[in-house]
This record gives sequence, C-alpha cells and structure tokens, in this order.
Amino acid sequence: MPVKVKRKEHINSAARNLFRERGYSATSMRDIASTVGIEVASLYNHIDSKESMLQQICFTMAEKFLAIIPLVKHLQERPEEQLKEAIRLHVLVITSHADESAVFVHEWKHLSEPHLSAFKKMRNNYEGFYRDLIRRGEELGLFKNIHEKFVMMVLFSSINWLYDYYKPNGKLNPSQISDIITDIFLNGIKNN
Amino acid sequence: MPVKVKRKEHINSAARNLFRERGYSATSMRDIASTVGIEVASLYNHIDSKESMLQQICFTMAEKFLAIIPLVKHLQERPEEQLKEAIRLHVLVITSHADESAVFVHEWKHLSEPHLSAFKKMRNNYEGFYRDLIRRGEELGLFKNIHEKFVMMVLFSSINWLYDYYKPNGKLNPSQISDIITDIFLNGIKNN
DNA sequence: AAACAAAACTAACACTCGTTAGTTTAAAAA
DNA sequence: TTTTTAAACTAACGAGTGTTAGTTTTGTTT
Repeated sequence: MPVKVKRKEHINSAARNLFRERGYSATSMRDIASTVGIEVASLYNHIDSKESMLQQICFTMAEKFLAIIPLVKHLQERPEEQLKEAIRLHVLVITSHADESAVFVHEWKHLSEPHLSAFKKMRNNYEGFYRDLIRRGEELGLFKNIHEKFVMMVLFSSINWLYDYYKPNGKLNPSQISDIITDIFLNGIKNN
Repeated sequence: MPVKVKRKEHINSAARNLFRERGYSATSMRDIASTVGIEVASLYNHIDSKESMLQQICFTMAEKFLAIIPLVKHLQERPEEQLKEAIRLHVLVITSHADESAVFVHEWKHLSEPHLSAFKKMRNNYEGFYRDLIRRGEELGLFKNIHEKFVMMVLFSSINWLYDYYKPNGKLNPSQISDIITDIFLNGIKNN
C-alpha cells in the first residue's frame, strides 16, 4: 500500500474525529493539519477541500445505512422480525463507525447544495423504509396505532446516540445493545 | 417596557434561532445583526458578547430542567408515577422553548471554561435524578434490570428531539406527546 | 430649549479562515 | 545516476471573524 493512501487515511481520520468532537464549523484546516503533523497547505496534496471530507463521511455512511434495506426486505418475514433485524444492522453500522456516525447525524447540515439536497433525499428514503415497516405492523394489528412518523423518530433517536455510549471494550457489545434497544422499543409499541 | 429590552429580546431571539438553525460556530455576529436589521457594532449596546448569548440560553434552560426535580420529588409517589410526571414536565419545557432546547442539546460544547464545567455539572445532576428514579424502579422490581445509565440515555434521546417534531399547531399537543412517549417508554422497560 | 442618556452609526483592529502559487525535498522509476 | 513524481514546505491572498473606539443620531427628562 503506497504511503499516500496511509497519509490520506490519517487526514480523513483526524477530520472525522475533530468534526465529531468540535463540530464541522469549529474545526479548522489548521487544526487538522496540526493533528496530522504537517503544514496546512500540505493537506491539499491529499484532499480536495474541507467540505469534500464532510461529503465523503456523510455519503459513505448514508450508503452503509441504505444497504441495510435490501438485506432486510429479502427476509420476507413479519414486520416485527424485519424491524428487529434492521435495528440490529443499524446498531452494527453505528458501533463500528462511531466518529462517522456522529458526523452523519449532526454535521450534514453544513453540506452545500446540491449535496445537501441529495443527502436529505437519501435520508428520507431510509426513514421511509422504517415508516413503512411500522405502518405495516400497525395495519396488521401488531403495533399500537400511533402516527408512524412519530414512532419512527422515537426509534431513530433511541438509536442514533449510540456512537456516544458504545465503547469497544465497554460493558455491552453491539449485539447486546441491539437486543436491549429492540426489547425496549418493540415492547413499547407492541399492541396488547 | 423600555425600547432597550425589546431590542435586546429581539437580538437574543434572533441568536437563538440562528444558533439552532446553523449552529453556534457557523453563526456570525453579522448574521445576527442583519437579521435584527442593525449594524454589527450596535449589537454590543445590548449584549456583552457572542458567547454570553450562548451561556444565557444554556444556563436558563438548565435551570428550567433542574426545577423539575423538586416538583417531582415532592410527589412522594412510586418511581413509575414520578417518572411519568418528570417526562410530562420535561416535554412541556421543550415544546415551549423549542429553539432554546435545540441549542441546549447541541451547542453547549462551545461554552468556554469555567462555564463548560458548570454546565456539565448541572446536566449530570439532572441525569442523575433520572438514573436514581430508574434504579429505584428496578430495585422494586417494577422495571427490567438494565444498566440505568443505558435506560436513562434511551429516555433522554427519545425526548430530546421533540423540539424538532413539535409544531404549535401540529397534530399532537404537548400533553398528547408526553402521553405517547410515556406509554412507549414505560411499557418498554416494564417488568412483566 | 437644554441636557442627558440610549442606541444607532462608521471605521477599524488584530486575528483566523480556506485555499492557491511556487518551491524544495524525498522517494521511486528509468 | 539521471529523470520523474509525490509530498512536503514557505508565503501569501482575499475574505470573514468577534470586538472596540469614537462619533452621530434619536428619544426622553428636566
């Protein structure tokens, strides 16, 4: 593997980490450079611009999340089981990409057009998948009859902070985390 | 009421709104000034500094949330009922201060010391109250036995996005919102 | 009408921002 | 060893940052 790729990855990793810790706007290229240990101008031998790094993070993560959809749809099971599996995979993506997930959740608004619109579209697609799942569950009488958008947002908000909680050597591993979340959430919306 | 207070409130309101919409770092004093319709320098006849506005928002909200604790403790009821009431009040604060809540949740990290530490302390106190409530519920066998911190964070994350969902003339009013959240959450963690 | 205070203004300071140009050093290929 | 390429450097640009100084306008109080 050429040195260039290593450096590039080092820069992107520093950017991920700083974007997460301080936010995109409060992170300067000089911050990134000094973290990596080179001069500011040298960054531009490896990356295109500050925003290109944000774009890369946001869209790479969006694709990772969207890739969950066909995997789950393919199961052809009941909404409850599909939701369980979706949550499991979602938690897996977050816990294995904590920095990127934090940036994905909080910093996308600093994207400029047309990337901002493209991002929102992808996110809407992803959220729509969960809304459909929840609506189908409600129609089958499995879930309580609550406005699906509301339930979907409760679900996402219950999941999307996990990048903050999860520590690779912490008490709970990703599988245990998604079991607990699934348990709380599905029992919470279950019709009985 | 003197004109000065009105202007001051106008400035703070614009700041709240822009801090929420674009984030603290991405909001310039010139943005605020042009929203209000005056020159940048004129802002300083009314406010001390950019950060002082952030401080005011964060600490005012922290106090509003902390004020919930004695109200709930005074009830002397079971953890379940206390939790219900706490959620009800918390939702009420959020829905009646949407902009400030968003800033409170996301922008506190841009506080400088010693305010940052003071803020974290207040937040820890508040979170500790909920953890205690949850632990007591677990000890009484009312709730599932899950690490309280985890449950507490699920609860907060389920609640703290509401500034985004709630619209004064939307489908659900604050009371309905807290009923649904309480229903989902308490059924989710209930031992049965 | 005169005096005072509040709040607006213009102008600027010292600094940071992302980024580019041009140059030198280090490494790889010939 | 020479040539080429990648990656570092120094220096700087133009724009934007929060904030202050000093001045003028506006509105209120005597």
